[in-house]
Amino acid sequence: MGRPRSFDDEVVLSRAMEAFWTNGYASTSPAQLAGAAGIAKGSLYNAFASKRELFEKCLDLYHRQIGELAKGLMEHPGTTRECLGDALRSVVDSDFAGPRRRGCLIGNTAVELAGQDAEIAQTIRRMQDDSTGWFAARIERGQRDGDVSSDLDPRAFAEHLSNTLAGLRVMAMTHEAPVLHRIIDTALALL
Amino acid sequence: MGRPRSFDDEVVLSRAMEAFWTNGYASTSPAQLAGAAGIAKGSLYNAFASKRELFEKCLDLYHRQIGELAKGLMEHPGTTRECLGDALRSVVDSDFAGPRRRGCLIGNTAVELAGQDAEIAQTIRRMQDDSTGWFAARIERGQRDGDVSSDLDPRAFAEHLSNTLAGLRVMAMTHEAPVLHRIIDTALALL
DNA sequence: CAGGTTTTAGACCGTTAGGTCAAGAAAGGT
DNA sequence: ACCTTTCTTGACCTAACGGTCTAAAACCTG
Repeated sequence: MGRPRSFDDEVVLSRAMEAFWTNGYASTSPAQLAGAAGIAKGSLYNAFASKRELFEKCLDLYHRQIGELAKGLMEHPGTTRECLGDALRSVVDSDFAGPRRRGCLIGNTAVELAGQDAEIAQTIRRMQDDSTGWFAARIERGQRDGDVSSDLDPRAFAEHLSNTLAGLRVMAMTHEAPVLHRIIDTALALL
Repeated sequence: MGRPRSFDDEVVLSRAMEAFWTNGYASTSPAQLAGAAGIAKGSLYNAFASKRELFEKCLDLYHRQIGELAKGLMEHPGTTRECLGDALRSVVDSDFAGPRRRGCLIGNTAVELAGQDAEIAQTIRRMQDDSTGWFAARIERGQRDGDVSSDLDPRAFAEHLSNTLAGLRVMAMTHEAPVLHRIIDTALALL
């Protein structure tokens, strides 16, 4: 009962996410968010309690999306090293696809907000741990396949990969693709 | 001639730098900057044309300071691997020294501003290249000392180290020291 | 189709942003 | 001692911030 929503929440969320991603949390105003979503500010605030809550939902959407992506990438054929290399390369290349560098929403948020907001920090940490988990799972599979030395600590190496990825997405703001590809090769050299 | 400055520019710059570092560019207001520096807003604007110009000078101060630091660290005794490991560990540990995580001003600025501002992006890039240069120089020395395999490409490995460092300072926002130390060990394992 | 309920758009609000300005204070030159 | 110059402070300015509210509109139920 009552007037139905004229917009799809997920679409609004997705557009808002893009805005936050390109401009950062502080530098994205409610007016911009509403504009990007194609609805009025009042409607935005009717659907989401605050800028902050909207942002958290955007973060979550981002996380779900990259989760899907990661799942797919980790199942690609090839050796563990090829698979992980392809995955990192495809993420880096996607950074260069758009007209503006914008890195990773999760990493950017870690930098912008984790230091001032313990709740956000915790959320971000969980998301990062998920990434590490996907890497670790792929490495463990590599060890079962006899693809990766069993001397290697999957957890430690996965952390290294997460760290490398976090670095790449900062470096992508100011470097060109060949440099980043070389970094990927070096980071994977000990596999 | 004229009334003399009641404050030392470098001190004001240094305090402003701390404020920008902990809060980010957008989230640090002129009022906060003046407050942190212990002078009135008017005086701040008399000494520096704009928030933007002040920020650029802060960035430069930061860069000069870490340049000094890096120069010292790269001259520490020990093997190349020990030296680089100690250097990375000491940077990471310094992230945990203060009450609030705040990462690296240069990396944070890359994330916050490089995507929207080509001039800042260039500045940041030059600073990052300097870091890579210091790493490369130390690795080359290691090769001359017979400490590091001559098969290793110093430039490529230095880029890998810069990337690892960029990652570490993002990860430091949400992770504890032991994880980061393990990452350092893994990143250096192929030396 | 009336009544109840929710959504819509945009006017509106108090606060703060980044920045300017005017009045006085502190120096050097003559 | 006075004049010029520069600095200092806090009041002041406009625009934008994050958010609220109201009146009209659109749907569902009975």
